Amino acid sequence: MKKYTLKSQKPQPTKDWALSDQLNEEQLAVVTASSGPNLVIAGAGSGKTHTLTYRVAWLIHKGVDPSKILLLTFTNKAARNMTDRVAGLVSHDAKRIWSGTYHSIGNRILRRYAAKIGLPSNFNIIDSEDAASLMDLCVAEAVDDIYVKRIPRGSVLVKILSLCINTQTPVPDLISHKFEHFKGMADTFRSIFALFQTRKLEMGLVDYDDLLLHWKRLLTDFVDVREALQSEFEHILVDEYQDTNLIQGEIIDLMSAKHRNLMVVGDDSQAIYGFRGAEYRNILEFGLRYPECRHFRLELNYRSTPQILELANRSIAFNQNQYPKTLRAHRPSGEKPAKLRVRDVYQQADFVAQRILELADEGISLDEIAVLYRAHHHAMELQVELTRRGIPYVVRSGIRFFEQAHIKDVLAYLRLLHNPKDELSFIRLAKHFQGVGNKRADQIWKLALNKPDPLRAIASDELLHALPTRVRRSWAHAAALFKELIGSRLTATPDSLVEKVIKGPYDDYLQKSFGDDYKSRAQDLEQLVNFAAQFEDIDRFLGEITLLSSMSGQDILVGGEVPDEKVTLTSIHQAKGLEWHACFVLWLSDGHFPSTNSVDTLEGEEEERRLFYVAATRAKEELYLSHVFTHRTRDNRAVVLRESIFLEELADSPDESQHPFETWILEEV
DNA sequence: TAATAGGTCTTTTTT
DNA sequence: AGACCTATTA
Repeated sequence: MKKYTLKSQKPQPTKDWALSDQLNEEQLAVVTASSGPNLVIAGAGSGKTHTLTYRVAWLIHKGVDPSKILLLTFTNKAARNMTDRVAGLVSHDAKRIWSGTYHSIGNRILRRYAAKIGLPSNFNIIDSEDAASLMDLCVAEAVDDIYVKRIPRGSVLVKILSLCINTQTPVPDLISHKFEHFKGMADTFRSIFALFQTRKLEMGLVDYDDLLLHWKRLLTDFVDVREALQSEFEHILVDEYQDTNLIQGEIIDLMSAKHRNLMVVGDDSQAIYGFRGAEYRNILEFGLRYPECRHFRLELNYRSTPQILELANRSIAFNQNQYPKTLRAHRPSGEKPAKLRVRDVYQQADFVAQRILELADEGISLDEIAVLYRAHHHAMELQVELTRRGIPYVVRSGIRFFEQAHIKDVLAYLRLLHNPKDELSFIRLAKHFQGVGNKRADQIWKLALNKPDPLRAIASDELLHALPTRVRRSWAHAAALFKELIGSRLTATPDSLVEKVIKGPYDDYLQKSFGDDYKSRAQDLEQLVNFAAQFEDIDRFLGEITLLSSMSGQDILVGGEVPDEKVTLTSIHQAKGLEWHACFVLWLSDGHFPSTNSVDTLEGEEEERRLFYVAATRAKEELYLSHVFTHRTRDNRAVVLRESIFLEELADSPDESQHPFETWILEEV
C-alpha cells in the first residue's frame, strides 16, 4: 500500500499578516468582522478602499475560494485596482474573484443564462445614444404619424424608462411624480416601451438597464438560476453602496439571500447619483432589512489637512438628511483653503494656470494637481489656456472615447459581425456609403433579412443587382469589405478586424465627413487598433468597451506620446474616490454650482451640496475655490453672478478669521 | 422621392 | 460634438 498525500487547497499566505501595521483599529474590526451582514459607514478619506481590499484578502486568507467572492465597485477601473492589490496580498489566484460594476457583472452572468431570457448569448450592448435612436424608431412604428410630433424625443423617453426601471416605479407613477407635463401620455409611453423591449430582444441587443433588469429576472423567475447563483457566491461586498439604486439593491439582496454574507460600504454624505435613480435610503435602511447586521464606522480621515476637513464638515452640516458623523483629521495642520473672486472665466483660467506653474516650481508633481467642476463646459476656457501655456493635462469628463462618432462607426462593423441581427449597427454603417441614407439602408436590410444567411446576403451579387446603378457603385465597396470580413470572422483577432475596416472604404467617409478633423480622428482609430489588440476575441472586446467607464482617450491608449506628468481636469462625479495634493474647484457661482436645474427641491440642493463636499474632500493640502462674478451669456448679455450659496453660507460670521477659508484678492499688473 | 449640405440649438452629472 | 430642421440637389 502506498500513501499518497493530496496537497492542501487552502491558500498559503506569502506575506506577513501583521494586519495591525497596515490598518487602524476601526479598519481592523471591519477586515476581521465575522460573516453575516455588515454595514460600514466610511467617511471621505478614511481608507475605505484600503480596508475593503484587506477584507477580501483576509477572506481568501481564511480559505474562501476567490471565485466565490463577488465584489461590486462603482467603476471597472476601481475593480481592477482592487483585484490587483488583493493579488499582491495573497498568493492565491485573486484574479478569480468576481469584481466589477453592477453592469459588467450583469453582463457576465447574462452571457451564461441569456437563453432563459430569450436572448442570444452573442447579444450586443448598446449605449444610451443607441438606445435613444432605437426608441425613435419605436415611436415611428407605434404611434400614428399625426401624433408623433407630440411625443418627446427618444433620448427623453429613454431617460424616463430608465428611471422607471432603476427606481422600480410604474410608468404612470413616475410621470405624475417627475414629468407632470407628460401627464395623460402614460399609456402611449407604455406601448412604446413595450415595443422597445421587444425590438431589443429581436435584435439581440441589451441596454444598460437591461443588464440589471434581466439579471433580476433571472433571480426572481428561474428557481434553478436563483439557487445556482445564491450558492455560488459565498461572500458579497459592495463598495459605494450609497450610490446604488433600488433595483441594484434588490439584486444584491437576492444574490446574498442564502449565505447572507453581505458587506456594504459607503458614505451617505457622498451620495451624488440621485439623477440616475440612486437611492441612498438603501444605506440608511440597511439595518432594517438586515436586523442582525453589525455596524462599523471609519471616521479617521487620512487624506486632508484639518483646515480642509473643517470646511467640508461645516458645509455638509447644512444638509438635514444625513447620518450624523464626526470625521476626524489625522494629518497635521496646513493652510486654510483659498476662496477667490475672479472677474470672468478668462481670469479664472489665468489664475489656475499660473498657480499650477507655481506649484510645479515648488516641486509638486502635475499628477498631484486636479481641477474639479460641476459640468464639462466649465473647463473649456481653462483647456485653451493650459494648451496655450504648454501645461500637459488630461480631461476626464465629457464625451467618452468610445462614444465618439468615428469610433462607434468602426465598431458598428464588428458588432454586426458579432451579432448579425444587430440592425442598429447595420443602419449606422450602411450610411457610410454614398447614396445610402435611412430609407435605402432599411430596404437593404429587409432584402437581406429574408435570406438564410443575412450577413452573406448583404455582400451578395444578387443584392447588388437589385440596387439602382448609382448606389450599386458605392455598395460594391461595402460588399467587398463584407466578403473579406466574413471570411476571417472566426479566426481574426479584434485588432485585425478593426484594421481591415479603417483601411477600407470607411477612410473615404472619414475624410469626407470630418474634414479638417480627419487627422486626429484617424489617429484615434489607430489607437483603437492598439487597444483591440489586448483582447483575444471579439466577444470580450465588444463586451467590455461599452461598459468601460473611463472617459478620456488617454486611459484607453496604449503607448502613444503621453507626457509623464499631467494635470487632471475632471467632473466632480468622475473624481469620486480619488485624491490630489492640490484641487481647484471652478465656477462656484450662483446658478452654475449649484446648478439652476437642481435647486428647486430640497433633495436637489442637498445632492449638490454633497457634490461640493466630495469636491472639497478630494484635496490633501491645498484647496482653491473660485467664484466667477461676471459672465457673458450665449446671447452676449453681460451678467453679474452672486457667489454660490455653498460659499456664502460658510461665511456666516462677521469675523473673517472664523471663516473656513481665506479670501484672496487678485491684482493684475 | 430620398440623400445631403448647411445652419441653429442644445447640455449637468454617467453605467 | 452632435442632433434636428430646412433648403437644395440627384
